[in-house]
Amino acid sequence: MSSSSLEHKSNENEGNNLRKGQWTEEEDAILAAYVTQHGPGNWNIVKQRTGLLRCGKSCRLRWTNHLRPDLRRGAFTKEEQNKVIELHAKMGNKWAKMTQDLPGRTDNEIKNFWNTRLKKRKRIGLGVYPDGIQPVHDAHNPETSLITYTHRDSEVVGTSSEHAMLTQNQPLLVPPISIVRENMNLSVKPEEKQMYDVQLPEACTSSCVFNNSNNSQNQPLYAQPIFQELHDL
DNA sequence: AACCTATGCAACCGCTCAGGC
DNA sequence: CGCCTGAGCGGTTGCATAGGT
Repeated sequence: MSSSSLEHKSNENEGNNLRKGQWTEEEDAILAAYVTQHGPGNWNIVKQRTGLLRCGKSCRLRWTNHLRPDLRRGAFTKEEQNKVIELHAKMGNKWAKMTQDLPGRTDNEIKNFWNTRLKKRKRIGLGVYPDGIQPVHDAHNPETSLITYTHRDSEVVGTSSEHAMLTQNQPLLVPPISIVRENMNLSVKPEEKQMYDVQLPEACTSSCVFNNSNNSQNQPLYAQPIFQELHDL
């Protein structure tokens, strides 16, 4: 696209005289020079200091997603793709958090990759995750099912959000969480459905196996997710 | 060649949160 | 405390382009 058409596309915001739309090379150069000299932050004064007709938000986004020198460009590698899937299963749509494990990638990139992947899989009738992975994540994410807990004495102790990756018919793995006790509704077979008291050690590490207190052999419980909306509890 | 559609990506918008006063 | 402001996050939108007809 020519710069003149870019000019045309990017609207002048009449009210506060701010530009919107695609950034030009000149704008990029001004912003990059400013941040190189002063460091990132104080985005709202960038406009005053540089004369850029862009709001602070826009400057921050442009720097974060395009101008930062440590950015990795190009398509996601297979390893990166697998990592995103793994991270999403663990934490849901926490794009910014995922960037900590995907150096050089931005939250926007990860989000776009995920949404594109999701669309593709839906189109061909596949689920969100590869076989064998059942996520535990956020109650507010309608795309996913929840592992939910039932609560004794109507006391809600906590939710499973961000806390566990559950693989069907595998021992339940629990990352560090602060919940001390929950009653957990596990279904092994429907007729055996019962309440289990779950005791978590104070400093629970990432491979804590729940034990059924009624289980004399002290074998790990094998859990299946109970699909139920949290707000229904 | 012209048009249409699908796709990917960049940017914006609205909301939340944290820090300062 | 409550308010204000700036920064950050996640969802959504809109544009450019590739591919198909």
